[in-house]
Amino acid sequence: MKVSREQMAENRRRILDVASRLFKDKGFDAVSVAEVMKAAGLTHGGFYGHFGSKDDLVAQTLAHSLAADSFGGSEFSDFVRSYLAPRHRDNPANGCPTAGLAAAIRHQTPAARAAMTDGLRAQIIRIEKALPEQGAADKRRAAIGSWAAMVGAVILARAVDDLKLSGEVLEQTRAWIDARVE
Amino acid sequence: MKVSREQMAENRRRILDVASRLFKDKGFDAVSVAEVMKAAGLTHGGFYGHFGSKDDLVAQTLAHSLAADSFGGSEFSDFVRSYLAPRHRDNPANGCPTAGLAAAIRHQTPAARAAMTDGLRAQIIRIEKALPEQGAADKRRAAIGSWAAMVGAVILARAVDDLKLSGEVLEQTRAWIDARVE
DNA sequence: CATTAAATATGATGGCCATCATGTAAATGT
DNA sequence: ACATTTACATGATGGCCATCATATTTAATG
Repeated sequence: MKVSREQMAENRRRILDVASRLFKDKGFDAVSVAEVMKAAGLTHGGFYGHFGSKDDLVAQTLAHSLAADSFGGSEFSDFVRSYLAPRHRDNPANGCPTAGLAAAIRHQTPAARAAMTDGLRAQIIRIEKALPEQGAADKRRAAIGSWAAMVGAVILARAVDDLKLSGEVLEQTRAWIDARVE
Repeated sequence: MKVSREQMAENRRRILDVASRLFKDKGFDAVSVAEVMKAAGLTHGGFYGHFGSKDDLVAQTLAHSLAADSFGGSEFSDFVRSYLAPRHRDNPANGCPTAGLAAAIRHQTPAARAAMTDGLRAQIIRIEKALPEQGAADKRRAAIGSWAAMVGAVILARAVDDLKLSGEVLEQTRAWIDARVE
C-alpha cells in the first residue's frame, strides 16, 4: 500500500537508523536486507524502492552515521574517558561507527570508502579543535595519534575474551593518551 | 587417493597458511571453504578430514598466525616504522593478523576469541620487552597504548580512500608514538 | 470522485555456500 | 603381497540471501 510522502521519508530514515545499529552490531555481511526491513517494521520487498542495492544501503548508512560521529562538544579528556569506557565497548550497536565498521570498509564499495574518508577527515578536525593549546602541527599529530589509539583500543577490547585484559586495554590507553595530551 | 603422513601434514599446513592470507585479504565471510582448498591445491571435499567446520578453520588459523604476530627482535622504533609503513598498509594478506582480523573476531566463535586473547597478551609482553627502560607500570602502559595506536592507525589508513590522508595517518601516528616512547 | 501514480507487500528465482555421502586409490602394517 | 585403513575427489543437498516480478492498496492530483 502506498503511504504518505512524510511516512515514506520517515520509513527511509528508520531504515537507515536501524541498519546503522544492525551493521554496527553484527557486521555488514551478517545482516540481511530482509532483517533490516523487518527491524524497520516493513517487508523486504519495498527495500528497492528506497535503495538501489544492499551496497547502496551500506554506503548511505555510513554517510548517515559518520556525520554524527562526534563527541557532544565536551572536554577532550571527558570524551576520551567515555569513548574508552566499558559501556561503549559493550554497546557496539549504539557506539561509534568508526570503531564498529572501519575495518570492514576495506571490503566495501568505493562509495562506502568515500563516506569513511569524509568521516575521518571531519573527526580529525573536531579533535584538533577540542585539543588543549599547542602548535598547529603538534595539534594535528596529537589528534590523529590519539584517535588511532582510541579506535584501536576499542577494537582490541572488543576482540578479547578476558574482561580483565579488555578493561586494561581501555584504561591504559586512556591514561596513555591523557598523559600525552595534557 | 590417500597420501603419505608427511604429505598430509604439509597439506594441513598449507591450508592454514593459505587461509591466513585469504582471510586477512578478504575477510572471513568473503572466503569460502572451497576457495581455501583450491588455493591450497586441493578440492573442497577433503576439507572436513582436516577441520571440523569453517569456524574451526577460522579459530585454528588465528592461533596459527597470531603465534607469529611479532617483530623480528628489532629495535622498537624500527618495528613501529615498518608497521606503520605504506607497504604494510597495502599488503594485508602478508601483514599483521591483528590489524587485518581483530575487528572481525567479535563475530566469531569463542575459540577464535580465545586465540585472539592469547595473541594480544603475548604481543603486549613482546612490546614491553622491546621498550626502552622505564618503570614497569609505565612500560605496560606504553606497550598497550602504542599497540592500540598502531593497530588503529593501520585500520584507519586501510579504510580510507585518499592516499594523502592515509599516509598522514600512518606517519603522524608513527611520530606521535615515537615522541612518547623515546 | 475518478484516475493515476507510487509505496509496500507477496511471492518467485537463481546463485552461492557449508556440509555431507559416497567413491577411489594409495599408503600402511602385518 | 594382502588387507585395511584413510586422505582426498566427485558429486549431491538444503538453506540463505540479494534481487526481481507482480499484486495491492492508498495517497496525490485535478
